[in-house]
Amino acid sequence: MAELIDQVVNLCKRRGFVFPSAEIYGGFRSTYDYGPVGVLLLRNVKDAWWRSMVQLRHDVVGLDAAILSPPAIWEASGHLTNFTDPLVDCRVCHERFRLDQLDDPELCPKCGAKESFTEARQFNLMFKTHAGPIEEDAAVAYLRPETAQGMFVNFKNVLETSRKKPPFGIAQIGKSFRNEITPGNFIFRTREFEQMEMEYFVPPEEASHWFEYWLENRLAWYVDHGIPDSELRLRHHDVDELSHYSKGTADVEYAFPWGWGELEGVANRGDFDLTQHANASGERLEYFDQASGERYVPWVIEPAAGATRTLMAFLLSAYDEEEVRGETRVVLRLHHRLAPYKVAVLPLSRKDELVTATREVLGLCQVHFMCDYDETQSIGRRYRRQDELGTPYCVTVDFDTLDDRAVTVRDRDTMDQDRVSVDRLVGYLQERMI
RNA sequence: GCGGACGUGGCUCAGUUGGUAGAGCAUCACCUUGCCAAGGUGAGGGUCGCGGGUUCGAAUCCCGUCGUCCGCUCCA
Repeated sequence: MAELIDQVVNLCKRRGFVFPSAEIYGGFRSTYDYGPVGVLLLRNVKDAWWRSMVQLRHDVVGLDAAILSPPAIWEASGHLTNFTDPLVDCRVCHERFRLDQLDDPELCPKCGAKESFTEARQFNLMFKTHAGPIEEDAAVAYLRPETAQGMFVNFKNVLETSRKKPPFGIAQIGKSFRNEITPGNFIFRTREFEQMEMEYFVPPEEASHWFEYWLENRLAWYVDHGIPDSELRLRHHDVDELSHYSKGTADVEYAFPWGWGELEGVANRGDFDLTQHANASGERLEYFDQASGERYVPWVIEPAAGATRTLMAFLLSAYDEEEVRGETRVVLRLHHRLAPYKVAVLPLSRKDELVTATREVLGLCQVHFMCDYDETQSIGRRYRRQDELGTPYCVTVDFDTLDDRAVTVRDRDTMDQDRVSVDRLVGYLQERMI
């Protein structure tokens, strides 16, 4: 298990979770494609987040904003100035530094060399492009580096149409793009990635309360979906590492094989964003409280998670190997809500009458669950294949089924087998996968 | 981007001092098997990341390029 990361990357490729993008052309750095089971897993991660963040709440509504956006948004948000770092490299020790963080711009803090730096180069973290057929300045557009601004820009629209009042939130799942200087660690840091963000608008005096609330709430979410406490921790940012918009930030971190890494950041953004956009656009982005007669700019508590790196954490945490009868069994102990397939429906052998009966059982299950069907090779081998994908239940149709209309349900984790009537099958499975 | 290591069939790897590619596993077909990776027979799949050079001849040497990993920076 020392090479856990290699095992998981290997499994991803071998079983169709994640492929390197553009592989037949030699690959394209920092981009990955999600294969037949990867797309299901990713979708389930996002659905599980949406379920806890929107469906099971009364105070959060959803949004899906555009990825292409005009410079005005990023001027107001501060990203155009703050997402640009002047970087220099030391010619002697080959370390790289941010020029704006150096005490002495001539002296290398690592090796002590004088005037060893290369010319400062600007690294803009935002992807710039042109909207329209002609590349002229008027048509400059940016790919969003975070989904959050979509919520701020739509604050007024949502407030007016949803009849929500603070404290309330706007949630969004979608792709963001950052020209990271150094992507890496498989899908942990990629230039194109998917975020799950929620902006929670609160009365200013309640901000610290809700900050703590969301921190606990988010930590619990990972635990509820199968990541053990021991692999998670909260880390509060020091004042000097805060983002330009933050009054306070804490991260939910996961124990990746290479060290602790952020899964989700919870930030107190204060009234920074709404104020910036109000000033820049001329719109009033405030809330008027009828009861108290007060008008105020809400503060924002933002839980922002990375969907793709969260997927990776779930995979790492779920990966397990077991000795069964002298053979190694790879099993993904994924929470049933995350598992790509909930149920695999299998004929015990490939006899025509069994295959026919199995297809009927498959039809019953497919209406309710994402199912896999597999009739090749031995039943034991097929169980193991499903274990590698994390499928929680296998339903096997055998010769007795033809007489008693009952099937065998095999549990991934216990490997126990239950005999269940076909008529009760869907209910039986639903009870176990709430 | 800089420094270091690396790049052979889906996966893990072999390929001796340069002579034009192999294994195991996986996959597929047929047979067999009947509840935890059984067995048999057969099949598909690699211009050795890509491009160029040296050579009579390169997976093996040189250059470039793309990609991967580690470090610097990043923070979902």
